[in-house]
Amino acid sequence: MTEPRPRPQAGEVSVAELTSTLEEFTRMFIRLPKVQRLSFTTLSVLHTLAGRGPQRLTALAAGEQVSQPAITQMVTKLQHEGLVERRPDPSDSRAVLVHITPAGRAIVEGRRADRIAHLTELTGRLTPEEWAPIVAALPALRRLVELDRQLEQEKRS
Amino acid sequence: MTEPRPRPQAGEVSVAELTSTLEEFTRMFIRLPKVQRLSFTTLSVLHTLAGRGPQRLTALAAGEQVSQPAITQMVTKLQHEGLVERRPDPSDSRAVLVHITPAGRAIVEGRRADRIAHLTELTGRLTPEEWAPIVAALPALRRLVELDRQLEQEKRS
DNA sequence: GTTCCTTATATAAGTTGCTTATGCAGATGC
DNA sequence: GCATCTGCATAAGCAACTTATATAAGGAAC
Repeated sequence: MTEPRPRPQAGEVSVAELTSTLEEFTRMFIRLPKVQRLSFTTLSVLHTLAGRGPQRLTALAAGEQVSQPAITQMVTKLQHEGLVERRPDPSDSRAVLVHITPAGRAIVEGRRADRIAHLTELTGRLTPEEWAPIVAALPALRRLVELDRQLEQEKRS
Repeated sequence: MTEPRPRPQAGEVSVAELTSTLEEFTRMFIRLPKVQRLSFTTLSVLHTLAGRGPQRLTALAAGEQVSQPAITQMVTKLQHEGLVERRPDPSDSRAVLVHITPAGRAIVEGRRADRIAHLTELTGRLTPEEWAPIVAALPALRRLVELDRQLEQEKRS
């Protein structure tokens, strides 16, 4: 508690408020009608592949916090459904690069469309005075996500 | 990085950006070391009970988007672990009200503490110019969560 | 290049958490 | 008072995870 902090105490309170607000928000945001019998983790993998390009199985396992065999099994299933492809990694012949297919990308984009529709309905009920600060916070929120990835990189080394 | 001039329909673009930003944010936010063999849905139920008070099994099932037997089984397990209690509903003797115990609440608060620690580390790396807009957006974000609950109420009737 | 350790993936077997189907008891409507 | 609905429990099956282990390629050391 007496550890030196780069921020005065008021910031601490705000972080706590940010946390609980985001806990609520996250729960609302995740809750979506189940799509095509795909599990939560599966959808997250598709999202990762769509957003960050082809990945190794081990990278996916680490990112999703599940075991490597779980990813192997999931990718096998997704492959049979035509949502991803396994391709050899030219730089390492033990490894596999999982690529998303157009059909897989369509699922990710469909879900995003659902969320956009949902948020459009909600934000449409905000006054301009409420809406403006959310838009203003977007770059900083993206920066937080970026910092999180950096932090994880640092911890891995 | 060059933003177009603010136009009347600029909100549409912002909602899409908000959606993708929150998709990323959500994935970062959820990823937490596994606590005490409790599943994602289980933790969500504990969070609901801690935040909104005692609930019926059917209400929990609806809120978590899982089947009623799934909640019955989960609550039975949580009861044996001392994290929740089943009490009769005085207004309906078929029904059960699930109450969270102090031990259950401790788990929810522990996870919040972990998230606060994580976000404290991240936000500590932000400049004050980046941090301020996030704090400024908090009331509006809470308002969005509130609107979501209203909307769900309306749809239920 | 041979040996040894590490890394990337696959397979096997078991466990857990969900599902649908069904039953029962109390509430509700006429 | 009877029929129907609602809230919960139980049973059986399935899907998605787990740990343990196997296989094969990469990399370092000598």
